[in-house]
Amino acid sequence: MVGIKDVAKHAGVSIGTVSNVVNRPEVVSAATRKRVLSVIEELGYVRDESARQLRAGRSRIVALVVLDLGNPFFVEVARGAEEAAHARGLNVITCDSGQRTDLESSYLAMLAEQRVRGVLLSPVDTSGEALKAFRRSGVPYVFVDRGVPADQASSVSVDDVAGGALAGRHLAEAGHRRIAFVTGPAVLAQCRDREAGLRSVVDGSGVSLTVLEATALDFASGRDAGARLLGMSPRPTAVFCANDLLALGVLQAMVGAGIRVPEEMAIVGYDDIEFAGAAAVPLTSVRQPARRLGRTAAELLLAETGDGAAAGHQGVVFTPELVVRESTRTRR
Amino acid sequence: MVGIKDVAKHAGVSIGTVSNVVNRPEVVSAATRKRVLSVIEELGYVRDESARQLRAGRSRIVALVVLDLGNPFFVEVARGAEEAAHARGLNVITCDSGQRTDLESSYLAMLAEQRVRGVLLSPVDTSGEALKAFRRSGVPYVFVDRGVPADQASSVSVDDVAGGALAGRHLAEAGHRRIAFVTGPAVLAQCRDREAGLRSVVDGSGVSLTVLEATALDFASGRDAGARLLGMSPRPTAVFCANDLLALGVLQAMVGAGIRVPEEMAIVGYDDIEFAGAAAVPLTSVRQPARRLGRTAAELLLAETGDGAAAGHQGVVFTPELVVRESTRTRR
DNA sequence: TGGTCGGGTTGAAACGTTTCACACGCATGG
DNA sequence: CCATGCGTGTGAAACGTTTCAACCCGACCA
Repeated sequence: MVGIKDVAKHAGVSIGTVSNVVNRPEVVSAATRKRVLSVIEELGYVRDESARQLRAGRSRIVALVVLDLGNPFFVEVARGAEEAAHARGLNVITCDSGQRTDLESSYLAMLAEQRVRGVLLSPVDTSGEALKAFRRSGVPYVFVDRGVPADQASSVSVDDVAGGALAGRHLAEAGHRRIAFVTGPAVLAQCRDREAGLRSVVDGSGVSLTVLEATALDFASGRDAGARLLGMSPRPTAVFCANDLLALGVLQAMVGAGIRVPEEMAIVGYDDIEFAGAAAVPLTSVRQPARRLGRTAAELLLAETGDGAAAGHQGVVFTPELVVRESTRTRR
Repeated sequence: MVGIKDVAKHAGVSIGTVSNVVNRPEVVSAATRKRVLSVIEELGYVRDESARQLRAGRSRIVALVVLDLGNPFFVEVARGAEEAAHARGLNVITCDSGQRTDLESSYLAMLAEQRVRGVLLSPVDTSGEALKAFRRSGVPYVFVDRGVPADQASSVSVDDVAGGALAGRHLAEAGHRRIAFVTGPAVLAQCRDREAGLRSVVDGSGVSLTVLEATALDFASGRDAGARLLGMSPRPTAVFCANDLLALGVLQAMVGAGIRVPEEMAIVGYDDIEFAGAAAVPLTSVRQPARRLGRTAAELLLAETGDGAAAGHQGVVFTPELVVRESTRTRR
C-alpha cells in the first residue's frame, strides 16, 4: 500500500512537504505543489486515517447509537445528526443497539477504543452498568431522545410526559372510558414517561386504564398486543401505543379480526413516522421533531468537544404535537 | 488519556507484557496477569484502536453503504451483515448514500482512508467515477443487491428481471390490459432490470405499458407518481412499483382520491417490507431475502479478505418470490 | 557589504500499539 | 557439570502520519 514516503520519493521532496501539500497547501510553492499532487494522483495515494488519528489523538468520527434502526423515527434522527456533522467536516457512524444492553455495551466499548470524537446516545438504560463503564473512558457523549439532569451530561429530548398527556386528553375528550396503554420494556424511560403523562390525565377521572407490556417496540410485538387486546372483556374502546410501530401492529390485529377502527377501537400512536399516515386507517399520533433532535444533539456535542470548549452541559427539551387522523376520528 | 505505558509503570512490568496480557493472556504467568489486569481496571485503560490498526495495517471494521436507510429493506440487509460480521468479531458501520453519487463518493473516500477491512456496497451506479476512484484504493468490496460479472468483483443479488416478470405475469393473468410501471432513477440497475422483466412478459401481448419515473425510491415520490397516475386517461388498471415505498405512496394517493384498490387500480410493490402487509390495503409484493443478502455478502467479503485468502470472486444470485395480498386480489 | 527577513523545505520526534528476537533463570537429562 | 529446553519477561523496532524547530537562500534594506 502506497504511503506518504513513496510519494515523497517519487516527487523528490521530503515527507514533510508532502504532508504540507495535503494539509496546508498554501505554505508550499506552486511548482512543488503541482508536482506532488500529480504524483499523488499517479500513485493513487490515500492517506491513512489511523496514523493521522494516532498522531492527532482525536478522531474525525462521531457515533450515534440508537435503540432501533428499524424504527423510521431513528433513521430521521440519524439524518439530522449527519446533516450537522457533515457541515463540520465530521463523519457519523450509526449503531443499532436493538434495545439490548449487551449490544449497547459492546458498541460503546468499540467506540471508546476507536476514540471517536463523541457519541450521541439513545440509551437503553441511563443508570445501567453499560453506561457506567463507558463514562470512565472519558469519551464525550450527549443523550438523544432522553433527558437527564444537566450535571450529568447534555441531552436533547422531547417531553414524553406532555406527549402522553396529549394522547390521554385526546382520548378522554372523545369520551373513552376504557383505555389500554400498550408499552414497551419498562427500562425505557420513554415508555415510563409516556405512561406517566397518560395517567396524569386519566387517573381519578373514572377512566379505567389497562397496561399491556410488549416485549419490544416493534411491529410484531404490536400485533401480539393487539391479539391480547382482542381477548379482553370488557374490551377497551381505545388504545394508546408507546410508538407507531406498536400502533401499526395493533391496527393490523384489529383489521384482521374485523374490528372497526376507530368505531370499535380508537388507536393513537407515537412518533408520527411517515407510515403512520399511510396505514390501513391513518393513524393519530404524537409527533416528535426527529430530525431536529438529531441535528441539535450533534450540535451540542460538537460545541462541547470543539476548540471553544464550552464547559457546562445543556439540556434541550422539545415539545411534542398531536396529529389527529382517522384512527381516532369518530365518524357519526 | 491513560495508555499502555501507564499500565506498565503501575504494574511494574514492561509494555510488552501488558500487551501480552491483553492479547495473548496464556503466555503470561497467572500472578503477573492478575496484577496487570487489576491495574488496567483501576486505571480504566482502554486500548487505542488507531494505534493498533496502524501497526496491524488492517482495521477490524467492515462498512456497508446502502442506497437508502429509510427503506426498511436495507435495514434488514444491514442486520444480516452485522450478524455475519459479529460472528467473526468484526464491527460494521453503515452509511446511507441516499442514492446520491456525491455522497457515495465521499463515503467511499472516507472508508478508504479508514482502511476498513472491506466494503459491502449497494452502488448507485456501477460504472461511474465514484466507483472507479474507489477501486484504485485497493479496499476489497462486494456488491450487494446488484449483480456484476464475477471478474470484476463478488456480488450478491436477487434476480430482478425474474422479479419484474413475476409481477408482470401476475398482473397480466389477472386480465389487466393497461399497466403502469412506476420506477426510480434510471441509473439504478434494480429499476432497469425490474422493468426489463416486466416488459419480457408484457411486450407483444397487447398490453399497453406506461412508465413513470419517480425522482427517488421513496414514499413521497410514490405519492407524486400516484397523482400523475390519477391524471392519466385512460387510466391504467394496474401499477407495478419498483419498490414498496413507492407502492405505498401510490396507494395513499389512490385512497385519498377515492379510487378503490384493487377494483379500480391494482398495485404491486417490490421488497415485501414489513409495512407492505400493514398498509391500507395489504400490498402484493415481490419478496427478496434481505437479511440473507446482507449475511451472504458479509460472508463473501470475509472469505475474500480472510487469511485463507481465496482468490476468485463469486456471484450469488437469489430468487425472488411473489407474495399476493389484497392489493391485487380481485374480489368478485 | 553585512544584516535581517521571510518563503520554502527538511529532518526528526512523537503518537500508542504489536511483535519479535533475545535474555534470564530454572529444571531436566545426559 | 554442561547442554538443552521451557516458561516468562524485556527492549526496541516498526507502523504512517503531523508538527515544529532549524536551515537554506535569495532579496531587501541600511
